[in-house]
Amino acid sequence: MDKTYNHKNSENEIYAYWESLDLFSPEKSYKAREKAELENKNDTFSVLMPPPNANAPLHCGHATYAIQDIMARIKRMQGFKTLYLPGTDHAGFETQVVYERKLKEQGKSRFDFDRDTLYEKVLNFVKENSQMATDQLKKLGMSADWERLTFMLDDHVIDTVYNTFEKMHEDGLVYRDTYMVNYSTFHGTTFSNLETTHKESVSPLYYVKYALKDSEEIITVATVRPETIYADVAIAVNPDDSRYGKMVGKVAINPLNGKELEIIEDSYVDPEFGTGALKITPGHDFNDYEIGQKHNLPIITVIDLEGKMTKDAVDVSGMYPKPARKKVAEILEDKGALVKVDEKYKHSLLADYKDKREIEPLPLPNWFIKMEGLAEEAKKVIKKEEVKFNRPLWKKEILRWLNEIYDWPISRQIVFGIKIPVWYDIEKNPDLHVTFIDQKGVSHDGKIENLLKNHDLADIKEGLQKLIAPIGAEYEVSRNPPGEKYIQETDTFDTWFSSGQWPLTTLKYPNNKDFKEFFPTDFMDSMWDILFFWIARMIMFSLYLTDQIPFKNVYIHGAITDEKGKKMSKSKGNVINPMEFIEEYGADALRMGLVVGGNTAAKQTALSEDKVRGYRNFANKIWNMARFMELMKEDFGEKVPLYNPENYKLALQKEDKDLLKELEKTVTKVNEELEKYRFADAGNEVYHFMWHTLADEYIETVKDRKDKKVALSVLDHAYKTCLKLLHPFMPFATEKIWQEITEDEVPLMISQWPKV
RNA sequence: GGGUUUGUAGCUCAGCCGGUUAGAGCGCUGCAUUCACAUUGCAGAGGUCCCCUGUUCGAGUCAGGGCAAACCCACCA
Repeated sequence: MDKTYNHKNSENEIYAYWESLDLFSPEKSYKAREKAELENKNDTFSVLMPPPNANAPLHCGHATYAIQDIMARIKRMQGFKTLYLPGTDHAGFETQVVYERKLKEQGKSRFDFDRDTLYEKVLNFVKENSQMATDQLKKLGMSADWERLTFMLDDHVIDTVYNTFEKMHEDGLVYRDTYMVNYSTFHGTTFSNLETTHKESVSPLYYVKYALKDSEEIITVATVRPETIYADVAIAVNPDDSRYGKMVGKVAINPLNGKELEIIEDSYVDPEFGTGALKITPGHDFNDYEIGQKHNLPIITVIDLEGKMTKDAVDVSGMYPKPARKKVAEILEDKGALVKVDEKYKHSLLADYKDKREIEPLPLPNWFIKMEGLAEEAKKVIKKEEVKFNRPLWKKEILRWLNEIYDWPISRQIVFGIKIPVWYDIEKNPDLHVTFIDQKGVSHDGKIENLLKNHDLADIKEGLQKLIAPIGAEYEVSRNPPGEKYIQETDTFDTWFSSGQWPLTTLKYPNNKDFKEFFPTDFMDSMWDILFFWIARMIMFSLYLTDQIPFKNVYIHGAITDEKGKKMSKSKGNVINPMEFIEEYGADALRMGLVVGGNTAAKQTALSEDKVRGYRNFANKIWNMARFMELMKEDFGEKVPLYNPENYKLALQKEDKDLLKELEKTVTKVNEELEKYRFADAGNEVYHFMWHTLADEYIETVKDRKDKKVALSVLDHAYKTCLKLLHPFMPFATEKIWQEITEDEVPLMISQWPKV
């Protein structure tokens, strides 16, 4: 054996060794131990890998996948037929954003391509880079069955997603509605509430005068968005506000376009804010939209999907809202309608979570799923703890969200995703608004009825970019065109609509053998940030489709931060690349640093280089313990027999008995801690026993022992037991050492897990 | 505005059902080391367990109040 442990060579070599023996396959690893006395012979254990983005390198958070791998390795060693099923995600929106940045570098944008071409381009980009994520997961030591790797856009996944949509449609859970959505004119798509955030900002607050019809009176409102005054439909005051009581029911005149606006009462209005009078613009504000619905007010929009002012905003038509705002303020000033401007007004602006770009609330046709019934079922299994969380906190959180749930907008106006399987008959829907590029690359836009006067339907379909069907449009749910004169919906599913079905798609619900054998799965690990996005939806989809829970235990881990507990971010320059740590200290050390050096169940876990270095030293320590043991055995001359409690009872010295007792305690403790998913405590037990009891104390006594045969066989036994306990945490080093010190035994990975 | 979590050694954190003298890793100090490992060993320093009040024979742990930090949800034009 070398003087020090070399993780660089060993890790690659050992992973290849496992692969060559097919040990990641539940069937093969199970077979390899067929003759052994397996304890849980007839039981299976399954854990699904949360799919990382197929085309991005792994970040530190992915190193927490070690938790899943630890569970899989323990169960495998305990004799369970164990499936750790890996996969990758197309990450629709994320990927398209990345690809659009790439296009921008080439001086192009998504508008230069028709839908199908753009989709192909993005897909190829993903395929070119998709090895990256899986290669890196292998470097981390994941004992996943790569033969079963599922990609979110695999045919069978799309097939399941379509089946689900069809079933939901038949069950009346799918509807289209004009709905106030979070629309990003920058990204050209809708976001769900979960995907938006608020950012602090300072904007001018304009106080604008509205004259009352046939009267000298005026009413002043405060607004940060004067450019939407064109879309005002009413003015609201609080019913208890005595200042305005006598104005209610009267009519104000829109200072920009002269339209009449009724003054209405609504308790939503805060008399304390601004002037206590609120302009109602249902087309551009969520609260106004609700008030508008309540009072049956019309909806007017003056901003289009490209984010420009429409021709209804006469003076500023074609401008973007920000410059339009300034221009409108000038116009109001000229008209004497601008009372004052509070330049330092602080408020929060709605933005997308990804780029923090402003969100434009717009009433748009969208596809929705009714959530109430689905949420009810999910709540039941969570309350009964059929799905059990590792901390009570997460149970509480997920129930809170399920209690406040609202319908889920599942359509996204992006190209890279699974197309919604819906078709529109062009003859029945002459109002379809279509955008397409003709063969010369010229973009056309308009109602299908008009476009067909100058273009062939085939050309329109070929160059199709975007389609917006009016709310009442007739449609057919189908995977294939129902006839010649049909155009497919261009919206795609929200990423979470497909990943929410991950347990079903990966196991090939409903008829595949895997589904029958491994569903419901046993263990699901995820971070709290996608508790609602993903965990909750998987539970709902699974119950809806199979009446079964998708997984029995959910382990929610925390965010990985830098050594000071600060969030890693590129701008702070404190991002740790897991691959660099693996290169420098080894995957084993990284896994230990994360899972044993901190508490992964906390809301956040700090990872530091010092910690990882410490565990690299530990790997070297156990390597040298083995090396020393081998040297002592060599010195001793004859073959040291395997430890057997029956044969040795009488020959044992006090220190042997003490050690064996300690070993027993350690095994018990480790099993207890793991039972409770206390990985750090379990790992620490082994760490401490090996380094301080076995190495610092016992080995020192062995050096002077006269009955070396007894001592060495006790040492051999204790050490090997520890290697097994440590294997799930440090799979590479332990397996490598196992190869060095054993001869005829099965690989450590499928050896029998120690118990008392 | 509603909610959650956290506060213990220089740093990151354990301390689980209330029970001797409060622990670990890293860091720090001193010494040792041609003997498996300097990626080592031995020894050591370092704590108002955030503050106050209470319950208790006994509180880092339980209850009430405060202070501080982080996060989640909602969001006033």
